[in-house]
Amino acid sequence: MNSKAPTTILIVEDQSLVRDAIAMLLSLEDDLTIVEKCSNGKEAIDYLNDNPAPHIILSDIEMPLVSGLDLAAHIAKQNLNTKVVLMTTFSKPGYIKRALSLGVKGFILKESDSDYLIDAIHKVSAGEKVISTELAIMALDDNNPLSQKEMSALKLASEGLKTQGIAQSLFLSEGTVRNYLSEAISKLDATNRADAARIAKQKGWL
Amino acid sequence: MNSKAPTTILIVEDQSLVRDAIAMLLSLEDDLTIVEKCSNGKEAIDYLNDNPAPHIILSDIEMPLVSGLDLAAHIAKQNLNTKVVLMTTFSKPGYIKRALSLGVKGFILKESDSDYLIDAIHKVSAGEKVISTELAIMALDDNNPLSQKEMSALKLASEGLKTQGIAQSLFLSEGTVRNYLSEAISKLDATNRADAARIAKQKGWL
DNA sequence: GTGAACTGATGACAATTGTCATACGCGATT
DNA sequence: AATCGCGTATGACAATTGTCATCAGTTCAC
Repeated sequence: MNSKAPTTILIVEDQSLVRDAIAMLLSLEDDLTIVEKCSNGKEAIDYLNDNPAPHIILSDIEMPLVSGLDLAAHIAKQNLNTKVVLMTTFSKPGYIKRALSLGVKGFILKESDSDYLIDAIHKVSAGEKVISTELAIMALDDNNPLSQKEMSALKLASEGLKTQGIAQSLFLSEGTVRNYLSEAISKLDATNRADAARIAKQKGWL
Repeated sequence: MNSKAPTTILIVEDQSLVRDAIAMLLSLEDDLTIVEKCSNGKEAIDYLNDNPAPHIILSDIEMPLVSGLDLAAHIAKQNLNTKVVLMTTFSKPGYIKRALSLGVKGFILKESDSDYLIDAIHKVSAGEKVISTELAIMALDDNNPLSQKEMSALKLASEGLKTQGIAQSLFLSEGTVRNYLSEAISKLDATNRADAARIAKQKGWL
């Protein structure tokens, strides 16, 4: 009889169908125990305030209120003894750099299959880091050419603000904002600010 | 001993993690059998060409190559004897009208929980139609005010084309395109074409 | 067959956006 | 002290976009 303590897991994912399904999948492994399911980073943080940290937090990245990256940042800051594994989508390698700097232990593509996920969780639990090869490669030649200001200007533009609104938000002159956006457009080979925003978003840079 | 023939299900979902997890979830029900898993509508169509139609096709909507709506359209056209259940996301009720006109039998929110999904599949299998209440309500006051032309112009604009490119694509004059976009901007209370596209997309109208 | 509704087109104009050359202040470098 | 780089700002200009009034052709209901 094997009496080794199981690995405890907290699942964070906003789509409950997906959340339940993944929880079910993992709970079929007899050395894994799902201790809680949360629908966003905020719920997870609340849970961590009142409960012992699980061995592993398996979290989606894009979620309302508090994203998986925000959650990872919180955990890094609080210095909690738990390993974060993030799930993301093929098209957004830009996240990975931010995640690595936050001490995330695993990075799984939602496009990878369930065996890979289970294997990854076992490895992370054993102390390894796991990053999907495709993601690692993409992250390497993912040289975000945009400056901080260019990104924020672009982000605001993508939310429908026009030059004036962006300038006010960033406490810059309208001319400067147009310079930044012009730079961004040129760097991204875009036709205009909306196009640039679309490209940057698709890479996960916004 | 219960020897009733099980309900056969084809699952179509592009993120394999999610696909596998949902398949696992459903296969735990002893009256449901997963006959195949596909990663997009095209694979599903290919499968249907070579195999008997399953009782139910459970498909995501947003997928590469051939979307869930396209798949539903194909099935309606071919008059196949299979019931389509689509899964979608809370923020995009716009799809539901198109889906209903394609004879889709079920519409499940990815935000609903796994019991609901299983229940819905049983009901659809028994001949009922199932639509999440929230979705039905949203669909009702989801009055897409855009004309066909306005939508296509907006869609092209959202892909980064400028007026000239849009005009060429739609075989219209540049002036007309600008009129359409201007109309769309005004109807959606947007600040410019990019903003209008963003709003329309978020509602599932593009 | 008249008139309303709809689609597509024009032209004119204003506002916004994109581009570029240039400049200013401020640390850091030398 | 001179120089450099960086972030920010300015002004000027061209291109693009947004708005509006108006018009011609079609279709459709009455």
